[in-house]
Amino acid sequence: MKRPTIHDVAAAAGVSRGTVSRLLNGDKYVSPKARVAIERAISETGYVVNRAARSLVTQRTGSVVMVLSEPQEKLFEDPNYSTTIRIAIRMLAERDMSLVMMLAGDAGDRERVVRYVRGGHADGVLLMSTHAGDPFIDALRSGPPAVSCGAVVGSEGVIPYAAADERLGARQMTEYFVAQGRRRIAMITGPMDTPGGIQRLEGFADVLGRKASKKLIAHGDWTRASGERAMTELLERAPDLDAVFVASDLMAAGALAALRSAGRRVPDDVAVGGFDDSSVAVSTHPPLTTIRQPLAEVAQETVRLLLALIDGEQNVEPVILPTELVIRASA
Amino acid sequence: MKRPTIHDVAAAAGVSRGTVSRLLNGDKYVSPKARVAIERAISETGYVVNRAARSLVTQRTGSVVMVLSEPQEKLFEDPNYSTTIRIAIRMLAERDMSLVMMLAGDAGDRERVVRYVRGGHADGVLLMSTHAGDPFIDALRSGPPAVSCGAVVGSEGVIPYAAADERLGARQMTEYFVAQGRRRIAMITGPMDTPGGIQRLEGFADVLGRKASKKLIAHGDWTRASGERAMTELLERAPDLDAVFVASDLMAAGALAALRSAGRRVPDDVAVGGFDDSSVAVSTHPPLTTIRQPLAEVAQETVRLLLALIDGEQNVEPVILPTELVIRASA
DNA sequence: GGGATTACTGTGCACGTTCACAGACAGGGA
DNA sequence: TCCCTGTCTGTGAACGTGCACAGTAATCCC
Repeated sequence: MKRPTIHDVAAAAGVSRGTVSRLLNGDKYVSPKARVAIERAISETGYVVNRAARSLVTQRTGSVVMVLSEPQEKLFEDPNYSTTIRIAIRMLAERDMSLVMMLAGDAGDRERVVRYVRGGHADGVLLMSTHAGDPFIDALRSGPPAVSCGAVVGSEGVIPYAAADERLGARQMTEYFVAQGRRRIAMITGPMDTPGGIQRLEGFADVLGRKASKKLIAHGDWTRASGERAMTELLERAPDLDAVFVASDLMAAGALAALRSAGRRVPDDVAVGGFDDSSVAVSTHPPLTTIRQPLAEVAQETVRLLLALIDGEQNVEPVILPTELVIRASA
Repeated sequence: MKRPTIHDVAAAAGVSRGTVSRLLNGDKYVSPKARVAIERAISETGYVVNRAARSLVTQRTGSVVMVLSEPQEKLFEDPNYSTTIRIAIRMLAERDMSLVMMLAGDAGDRERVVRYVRGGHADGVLLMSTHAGDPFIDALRSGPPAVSCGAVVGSEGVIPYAAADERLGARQMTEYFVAQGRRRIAMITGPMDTPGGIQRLEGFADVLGRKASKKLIAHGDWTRASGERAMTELLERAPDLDAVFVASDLMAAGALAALRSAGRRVPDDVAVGGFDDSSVAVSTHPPLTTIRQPLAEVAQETVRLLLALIDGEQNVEPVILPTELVIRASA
């Protein structure tokens, strides 16, 4: 049984294609009589528009493509992705648009994304955790609007984005340590080619100034193992530290393990602060004091930005949203 | 600047549309001379096929829609979703197909999914963690092929699926407890309208037989809090229990907290086993002995199933993959 | 040498929409 | 009465592709 077309609906309603099309697309010039007849015909025939045919003529696809950069550190990104995906789907659905997913892990993937976008298969591009200096960002500029969820290091000016105020979050945690009277505060950062890596360190330095010596800073790669390693390193370099701000909860879990092995009590001997307020934060022992990012709002604003651009808005500003200190037992 | 069409390519290569189309679609009857000319023309013009036009005539969309049921217990599903999404994207990309995401949280969402699928906007449907007796499963049957990642309770016969052998996993853990000489083994299950809820209990009962008394079984809803609650309940009902099999790592983390409050040592007084081998399993204290599910393989097989159906295969069998016991400190 | 086969190519049509245009009808003002 | 304006409707063309078909040229077999 063939799917009903707009012709079938028109015939059933006793009007022409044009009138049905006008109703479907919200044109005001449709008589009340025609309107009810068409609406009945649509529900009777079970008609649903053929998007392919529509986009052939409108040059629009009714879809947005979300591009996932896929680095090794999968674990870290997960909750972030999931929330964002859900919110994007929901917001797009309200406009009857759909979300297509693509990966940009290797060069082949990126090539495919560029072809897809250049080929006009999406009305907009939503970048997720794209890396610094990714060459394919340039390739995207000639196509439909693109935005990023989280800043794209090095391309903040060219790709609009919404993000949490990572720097503020780092300041909140560091100030909390200071207010508690901690004297030797160390930090474990993320990779320094990601916004989270860079800005959380900046916030830390904002508060501590000269006291943020190189000796008290170690780098991780967002993994649990790297957090453990970095903590061990810090304990060697500065055995007298009494607090450590770790740039992610997962790494903080690793740091906790290292501290336990070294026989330090948390928070008595060493206060530990995480970042993200992810699910690990509550399952560690002790539970982590951490920084909550407004993930849902960031996702929302990102999509809103993209939709505005698709609607033809010209100058959109990046959106930066505040973080929040969540106090638990570790500090 | 207009995007080049197949006409432009044909003109540039000095052949007709038909020949270009044949090359694009892998038809063998294209002369070597034409082939190179066309390939050059394609890369010179930067041509990429217009999917809308293609699907208008082929009646195929080149896309698969993944439908996410969105219950409250988001946290539990996340890692699962992320892996599956990635694998699906990757496998579909190999065939130049794309993945569209939809939500099926409330009735409105489901209505939208049905419309989308019925409207012929996808060549296949990939169901994720669909609930028992979901009415919209029937609505999907008249459309393109549908498969599920994980069994759909009550529809195992109608919706093909790939899944981990949950029952086996539960047996593995329970047998391990028995082998260790545990005598009073309790269980905290998941919701009894999910495959994980039902089958993990079945496996438990397989091993214990009559010894799996009602008194030793409590129910959770996959959340951490529910695990804690259920554990407290069990301790009241059966203070002498010496092991507990918890149907998810997250709930097990909750159970661990309850045991600690009650002053029981793990694993000395009570052995605790989880399920999933998720990221929480390694961040609890002590780390969880748990059951690893072959998530990636399940995802792969699910997609493979769907692609086979899309290719016209008729009788596909469900695929069930073995789980594995991962021994850590909690048992 | 003629017919059959094989390898390859070009052309018209259909897919289901939207959009621009033209036209019909009614009501109001001069 | 006539024209104008506003509301509503139908129609033809176009979007870019794949496919069936017809056609050509070369090769092969008897």
